[in-house]
Amino acid sequence: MPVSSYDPAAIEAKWQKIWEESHAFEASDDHSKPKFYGLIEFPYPSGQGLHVGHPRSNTAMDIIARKRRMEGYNVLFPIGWDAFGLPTENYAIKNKVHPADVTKANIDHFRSQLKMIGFSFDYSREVNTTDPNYVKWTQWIFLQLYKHGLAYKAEMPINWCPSCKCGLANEEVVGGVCERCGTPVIRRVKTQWMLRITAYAQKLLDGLDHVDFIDRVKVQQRNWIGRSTGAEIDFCLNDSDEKFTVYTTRPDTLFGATYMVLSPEHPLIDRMKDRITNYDACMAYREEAARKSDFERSELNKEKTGVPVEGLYAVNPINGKHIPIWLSDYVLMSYGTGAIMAVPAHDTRDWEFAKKYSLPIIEVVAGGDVEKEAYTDIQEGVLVNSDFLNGLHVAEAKKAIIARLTEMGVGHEKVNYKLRDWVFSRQRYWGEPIPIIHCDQCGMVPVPEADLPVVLPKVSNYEPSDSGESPLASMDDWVNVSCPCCGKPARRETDTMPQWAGSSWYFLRYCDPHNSSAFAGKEALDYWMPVDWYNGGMEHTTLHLLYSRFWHLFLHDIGCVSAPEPYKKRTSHGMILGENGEKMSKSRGNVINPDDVIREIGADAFRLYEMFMGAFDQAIPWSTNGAKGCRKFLDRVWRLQDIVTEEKGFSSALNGLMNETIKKVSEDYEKMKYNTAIAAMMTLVNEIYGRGQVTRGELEALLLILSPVAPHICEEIWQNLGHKEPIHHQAWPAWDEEALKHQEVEIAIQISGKVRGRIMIPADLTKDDTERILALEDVQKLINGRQVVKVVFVPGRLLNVVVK
RNA sequence: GCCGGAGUGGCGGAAUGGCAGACGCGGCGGAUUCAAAAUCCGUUGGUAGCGAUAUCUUGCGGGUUCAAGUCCCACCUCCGGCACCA
Repeated sequence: MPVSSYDPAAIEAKWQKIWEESHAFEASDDHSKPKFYGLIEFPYPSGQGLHVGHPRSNTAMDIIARKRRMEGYNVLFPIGWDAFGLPTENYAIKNKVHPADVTKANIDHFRSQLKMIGFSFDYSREVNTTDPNYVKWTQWIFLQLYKHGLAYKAEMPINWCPSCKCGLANEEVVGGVCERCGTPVIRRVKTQWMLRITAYAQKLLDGLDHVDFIDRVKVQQRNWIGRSTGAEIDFCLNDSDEKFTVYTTRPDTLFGATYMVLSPEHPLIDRMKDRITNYDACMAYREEAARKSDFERSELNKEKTGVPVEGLYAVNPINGKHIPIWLSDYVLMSYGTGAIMAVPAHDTRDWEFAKKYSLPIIEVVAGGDVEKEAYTDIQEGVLVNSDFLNGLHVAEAKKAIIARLTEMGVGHEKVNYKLRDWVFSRQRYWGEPIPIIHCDQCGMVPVPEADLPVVLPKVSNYEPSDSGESPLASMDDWVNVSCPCCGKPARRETDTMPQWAGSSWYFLRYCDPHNSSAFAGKEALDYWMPVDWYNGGMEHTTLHLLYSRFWHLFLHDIGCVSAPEPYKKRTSHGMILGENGEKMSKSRGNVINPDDVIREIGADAFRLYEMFMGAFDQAIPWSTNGAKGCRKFLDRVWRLQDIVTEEKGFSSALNGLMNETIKKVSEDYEKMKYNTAIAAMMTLVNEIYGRGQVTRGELEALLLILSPVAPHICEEIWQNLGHKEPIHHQAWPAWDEEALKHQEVEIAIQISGKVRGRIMIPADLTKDDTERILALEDVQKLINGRQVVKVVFVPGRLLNVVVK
């Protein structure tokens, strides 16, 4: 009698309830078993609910987590909420509710949506970054950073978003506009909390050599850190004891320096005010530059501008030549020393500037035509017009000049990084308060550990002010405290931390989420860390991923965690685009809602489609028909119950394909080639229908390898087959290498490289048997009497006969 | 401009230098049905041919090789990141 039709809604609800009640996927505290820690980026619980992008990453890791459990690992696959953030705060302002209430409602919604997709998360270890028990440890880590001199307050120009009324980190400014709202970012001088991530630039770079991250991620982080090796060289001013330092990556071209450029803000201008005969013009240029936003200043194809500094010359330390000095905003105060030596013959920017202002161009590396363009090749060039460097290659010349400058005491080798310190304060309400107290007498005093967490006060108005002060600043009751040091009246810091704070260490908390005496216990950390496999979005490469590596490296240095790097392996998923191939967004009207998809085809088919739709690491447009096709496949799997026999093992006819499929699926999952793994299972099912029946053993093996992708239906059929134990308690199936060997194989016969026929031959023939195959009647027929020039036999593949 | 990634049927995509187009979607034809949906069977890169078959085909142009989607050189387009970083 045929089984009833496949009803995903009923099956899925049933198994989700069973899993929940049996605590099926909670990590065990038994630390004697081998562990596997799989991680996905914990979601920001937005009001919009789950996006179809979330399940792509989640399902991919869920498959790995489920497979690992079947392989006998103690698996930690946790979930939590990155719940601080502006959208929640803005929603709260607009609707006059407390952000904490909005957050709770959103989390509840997210959790129920995730449960409907059947992810095997360990919900008993949920973390929530806004929970005071969590905030306490975020603040604690901040204080460790502060105590080690890695958190400091500085007055500096920052990126200010006039719409969010908030300062932004460099990493949050994209193309000159606010990453979040798209408003052009302006520069504003403010006192800000900073984290000295630059102190870890080299460690962040070195650590990449020891982790298994996809290359794209490593390359992007390396570029962002931007290490360069060069030299700092001191230039004196004529008739003065004053000097200034430049940074250059091409010290070898020192003889070709024909002018100097200072950044408009360079302090030398102020110091030399009396000697500069056009001081007013210099000041005017400085003001003009300051008015420009970062965006204008870096706009594409911008014509370079500048003014000469009159009355002063720099003296080239290597040959005593006097060199004119210019101001130009193509030199940035924030990188290197804010001053450069310009070598127009061998630097494109200097060349453009020299041409515009008719400055001399001296060739010092032969190989190009410096009248036409700057010659920047560092491989081929040989030094000329450079005294003792003449005849040396660039690399040799660099060494020689640095040695000479060092000897003379006017220069030395120097490494620079593009990475900047991390602007760590935000002038908003819904974030972790920075646990510092300002005392007139004692200065900045950390909140004592016993007083953590510093919790957010209840306020009636979360609205930030245009003055750039946090809403907390107007909360007198909260702000005014007594100094923990001297007891005199003092004031709390009113800035809060950025959203990146909580997400910089959440993976540590998962190891021991209920610990009240430490952010996590040593034993739990030693057992679970590092994260074995972390999948997430490319957009976090230079933000969350870099920040959290920094925090972890620091915690390692102060002895809080054992492993230096937090993540052993990092992979990344592609974006899901709308059906029209454009980015999904409300305004484009092409958003696919996961709830609707599940209602129509079920969670298993939804998961299956998300994994089948294309290469995992590439952007893919959604296809409603494609999703339906996946449902059709599950219908076919379901109906296999109608044609199943009682035979236990594999039938001889299907033995080879069964083993091949188990092998392919097992290996493809590990490589995240989910689409081809699923294709292989579809092929198997097609083959089974072609034969009209399936043995119990074959069906069971299919269910085992399909269950990580489509767990509910596999549990159900597994139970229908009479099993008492759930499928997720079964061992992952092995394959039999012997069964993969065929008796006979079909090979292609090529005549001069073109396929002209196919024949079956014994599979074990080797190159030594070439003559035998050549002699076969079918082959001779194709050769048709022509002269054989060459024969290539590739066992198992083809025979290529080259004829005249 | 620099650094990554990618260009393959109508579409999403397969393919350790070894039979291009697996698998799915869509299309076409048929079965079932009063009819439709669902399901099942067949077929499906282009061109020529009733056909066996021939021929062309992996962004463009060269090259290496018995053999190139895959390797090398040069170029074009798209996506992502960085961008006056000295």
